[in-house]
Order: sequence, then structure tokens, then C-alpha cells
Amino acid sequence: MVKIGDVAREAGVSVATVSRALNGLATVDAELTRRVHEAAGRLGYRPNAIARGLRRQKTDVIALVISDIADPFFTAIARGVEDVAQASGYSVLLCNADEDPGKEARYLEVAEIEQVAGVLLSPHSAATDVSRLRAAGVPLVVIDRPLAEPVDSVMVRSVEGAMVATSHLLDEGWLRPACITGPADAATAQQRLEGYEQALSQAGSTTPLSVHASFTQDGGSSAAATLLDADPSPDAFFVANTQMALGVIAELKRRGLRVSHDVGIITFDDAPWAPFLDPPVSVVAQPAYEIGRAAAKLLMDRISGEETGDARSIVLATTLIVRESSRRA
Amino acid sequence: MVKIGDVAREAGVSVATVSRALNGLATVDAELTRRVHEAAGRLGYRPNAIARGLRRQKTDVIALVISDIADPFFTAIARGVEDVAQASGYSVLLCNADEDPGKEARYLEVAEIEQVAGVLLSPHSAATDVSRLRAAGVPLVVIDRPLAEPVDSVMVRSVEGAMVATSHLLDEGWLRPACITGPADAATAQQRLEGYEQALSQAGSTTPLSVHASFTQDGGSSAAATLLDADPSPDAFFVANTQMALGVIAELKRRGLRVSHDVGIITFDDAPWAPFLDPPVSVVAQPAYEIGRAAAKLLMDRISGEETGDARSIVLATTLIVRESSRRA
DNA sequence: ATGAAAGCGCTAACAG
DNA sequence: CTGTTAGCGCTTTCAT
Repeated sequence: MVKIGDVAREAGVSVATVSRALNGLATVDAELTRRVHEAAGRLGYRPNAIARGLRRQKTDVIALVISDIADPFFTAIARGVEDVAQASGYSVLLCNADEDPGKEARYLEVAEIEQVAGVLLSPHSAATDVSRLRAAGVPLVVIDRPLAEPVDSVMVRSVEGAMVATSHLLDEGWLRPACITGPADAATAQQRLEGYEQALSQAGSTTPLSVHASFTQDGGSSAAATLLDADPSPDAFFVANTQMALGVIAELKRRGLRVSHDVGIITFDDAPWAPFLDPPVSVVAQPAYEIGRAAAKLLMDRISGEETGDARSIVLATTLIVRESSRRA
Repeated sequence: MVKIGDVAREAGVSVATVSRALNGLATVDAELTRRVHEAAGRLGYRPNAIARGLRRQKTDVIALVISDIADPFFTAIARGVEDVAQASGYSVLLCNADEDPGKEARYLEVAEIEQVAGVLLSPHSAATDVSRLRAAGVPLVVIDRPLAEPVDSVMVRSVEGAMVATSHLLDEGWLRPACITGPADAATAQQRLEGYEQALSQAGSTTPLSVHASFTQDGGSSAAATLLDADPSPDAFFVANTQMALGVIAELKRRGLRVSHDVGIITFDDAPWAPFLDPPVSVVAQPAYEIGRAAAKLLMDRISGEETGDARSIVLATTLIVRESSRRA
């Protein structure tokens, strides 16, 4: 490994000068700067990020803790984050909490001991503990799901989106829409259920009918099965994410129920495949990539110290995209 | 920040003893070990990974450089990697090269300067330069795509899988199957094309008809458009990945062509949504999660020094899953 | 504008 | 078995 001392010798200057020149500290003579860069190039020198991190008490990596890497919503966020992080010279430590509070806690600890410059987090629930991070003064931006305490955040109008989706089902003439949502302790699961319930009560229609399940395809399947076995059973579903929606559709298929003829479906989040299912599925879309970008920008502002004020909150809107699955054929 | 010295004082021992006790170095008196752990707990001490990394000249993170985070194939790999890495106490720095050699090179450099313990890489092409990593003695395992030099790797029988897929199309009675594959410089794109061509020449059938495009939905769409406008045009498609397949299907729909009636389709890789499209799409599936696990295990063996021999190579099989899109209705 | 030297927090010789 | 201490490679005072 070639280190800064080697470059210094090669360039005939001190290590301090090499450090300054390489970090663009302006206070270095142009000629020396040239010699340093030349020497560094000749030697193939790469500054050791660990050593620098120790000295600076902070690294050039930010942590992104997402809830589920298999969910296109989160990978889209990841792309947004990555794009702005990279533009600012930061690497992204992508952590998949997998909707598991234990894993989430472990990753938050990793972020702490790895001295990341900041963390982006979609907290499993409002109870997620970020006290150590905050005590350590690590900039934090929360994504998609709220936290109890005030903190920078990028959210979408989740409750509103859920209301819109449910109302749309009602408008289409479905009589007993049910809600299939995520784990009871997950914030987004609660919000989507809440929006559903509000829409129902506003319409003064049927009693709510909902079930919690894991945010996965299997979760969607078993939730649908439970609901379909109930009496009376629902004739439409508002589903909390696309992975669950796939499961619901699978269960319907299994039972020979035809979407849009026998039962209506609409789901939270769009997915690349949604327009191509049989029938195409209606969704409430979230601007995932933009969420990622916005959150990363907020974080960069904190890291750079450009922003020091109170918690800022960005709230993005959802978009209802009606395809066929929610229509009554 | 509470540091090792604070714990030492609190426990009434030296920093060396704290370090040894916390790292489970056995050579510490049980009573002292207890006191150290107690003190550490009381103080909420977390060892600084950066400082440790500098001293040990190596961190507890491995880098996983994948080609496209939007591709379910790679996210499944990521899950496999993460699961074994975590079990061994490693964090994963997940890097999305985005099929861009420039980004890939940058991430490889990040891996180097961040002193990661090892790297898992799905190289964009055989020309991907890993010389610096190797010179630095960083353990490397290559995934999914071969490298020119000998190195630990986990591959699938890609060419064979492509042959099986193409032969299946021929067996179903399609007369002019075309191949839609990835960028010309991407190794997997080449392999899939190669298998396609071999199947065709073996069958002594029509001249090959293929086009390279980006591994995305848009890539699939435009490739399909090009092919469909050709004369004579193909009556079936072997598509190199699921994202492209979605694009092909979109283009077909746009033109009013019905899959399995007017044209057949089969794609490399399975996807959760594949069974639910209209019609369900046939695939050649890869054991993505297993690939991730196997690769991570290989890497762990190298990192631990348990394995020091020549490059090992694991080759996994693909599975033909016939649904409806490839059938001739 | 440049250099010498002091650390960042930890681990691992080395001494005892 | 435990403590003292020398670094890991870098940045950043502090002198000059």
C-alpha cells in the first residue's frame, strides 16, 4: 500500500503539503500542487478512507436503512438516494432491515460505530429508537414513515392516498371493500388502514373489514384467504403494497375469482409490472425516486452544516392511476 | 463519545484488558471480564469501528457490487449475501453499478479505499479491471458473470439455459425465434446470445435474428420494435432478463399482437409477477438467493483465511419453467 | 506557504 | 494474566 509519506518523498514535499494539495486547500503553491498530483498519479496513490475517517471523526459514507429490499418502492428510493449521494461524493451503505425491528436496531448500531456521516431511515414503527444516533449528533432524515420525535423527514400523504383509493373503489360500485395492510406495528400499515377507515366512514357505508399481514406476497395471499372465508366476504380489496397485491391476486386465481368481474383491487405503490397483469392493476402511486432524492438532499444539507434549523418536513403527493382491476366490469 | 479509556477507568483496568475482554480473547480473568462488560454496559460503550479498522488494517464490511438494483435477480442475490454476511458479523456495502463501467470502476475504488474485508462483484464485462483490488490482496468473488483472470466465482449455466429456452421455443413450433439480449459488452448478454445461436444452429433452423439493447424495460421495448419492423420479422422472442421482457410485452400490446397466439415469449430469470401476467410468462429461472449465499460463503472462507488454494468455481443449474407465453395457442 | 508533530481510538507487541 | 506503549495513515494545529 502506498501512503501519503511515499507521495511526499516522491514529490519532495512534506506530508502536510501532500494532504493539503490533494484536498484542494488552495493555500498550496500551484507548482507544488502540480508536483504532488503528478507524484500521486505515478505511484497510484489512494488516500486511506479509514485513516482519514479516524482523524476527521467522520466518514464519507451515509447509511440508508430501508424496510425491504425486495420491494420496488424501496429500490427506487435507493436509486434516488444514491444519485444525489454520489454527486456529493458520498457512498451509500445500504441496509435491509427486512421489516424486522431487531435487524433495524442492529443496522442503526452499525451506522453509529461505522461513524457514518448521516443516516436515512424508513423506521419500522414510530417506536424505532434513534436516541443514540441523535446523542452522537449524527444527521438523520426519516423516510416514508414518521417517528415520534421531531426530525427531518420526507413523507407522502399516505392516509390521503389510502382514502382516495378506497373512495375510488366505492365510486366504482364495489359494496364491501376490505383493507389488506401490513404488520400492525408498522407505521405505513397503520396509515393505510386509517385512510381506508376514514373513507368508509365518510361514505357512511359498510363496516370496515381489514386484516394485518406481513408486507409480502405470502402475507397478501393469506390475508386474502382469511377475508374471503369470512362471512360476509368482501367484494373488493385495497392492498397496502404491490408485493401483497401479487399474493392477493394469486389467491383469487386459486379460487377462480375474476378480478374486476367478481372482485375489485387497488394497491398502494405502482410497479413496473402493474400495467401488464390480467387485468392491469389500478394503483395509488408514490414518487419513490423523488422521495429518495429529496431525503438525500435534506441529509446533505445537514451534513454540510448548511442547514442547522429545526426539523424540516417534505410531504409529497400520491397519484391515483386507474387501470382496470378496480373497475367493475 | 465514550471510548475505551473511559471503560477502562470505570472498570478499574487497563485499556488493553478492556480490548481483550470485549474481543473475547480468553486470556482475561473471568472476574475482570465481567467487570469490563458491566462497565461498558453502564457507559453505553460502542467500539469505534473506524479506529479498529485503521489498526487492524481491515474493516468488518464487505462490498457487494451489483449490476442493477432494479432487477429482482440482483436484489435476491443481495438478500442471500446479506444473510450469510450478517451471520458472520459483516455489514454489506451495497453498490449499484447500474450497468455502467464507469460507476463500477468508481465503486471498486471505494471498496479499496474503504478497506473492505472483501468484495463480491458481478462484473459488467470480462474487461472489468480488478487489478488494484488483487494487488491489495482484497479477497474477491465474482458472481453471475466471468472475468478474464482466474478468481473465485459463482456462475450459472447461462449458455446452457439460453439453449434450453430457445430449443423450447422451437419445440413449441415457433418458426423464427429472435433473441433480445443486453448490451454487447455485457458478459451475460453475450452468453445468452451464444446459447440462443447454438440452439438454432443445432436445430439447423432459421438464421439467427438478434438485437442488443440495454437491460431495461425501455431496452426491451425498442429492441422488440426493431425486430418487429424487420422483414422477415420473428414470431417468438427469447429475452435476456425480466425487465426487458416487460418492455417486449408492452411493445407487443401496443401493436395489438397477442402473446402465445401471434408470438411466443420466454425470458431468462424468474420474477414474482411472471405467473400473473396475461398470459403467464415462461422462464429459465436462476437460483438467485442461492447464488448470493454461495458467493458470500466463498468470500467468508477467503477472509477467514480458511481457504487459501486456487480459485474455486461454483456453477449452478438453471430451471426451465414453462407457463403459457411460450406455448403456441 | 510550508513543515514538524500531535493526535483520532483502537489493537497488539512487548514487558512484567 | 495484565499493563504500558507504539503505532495504523491521515489531517490539522502550531510554528516558522
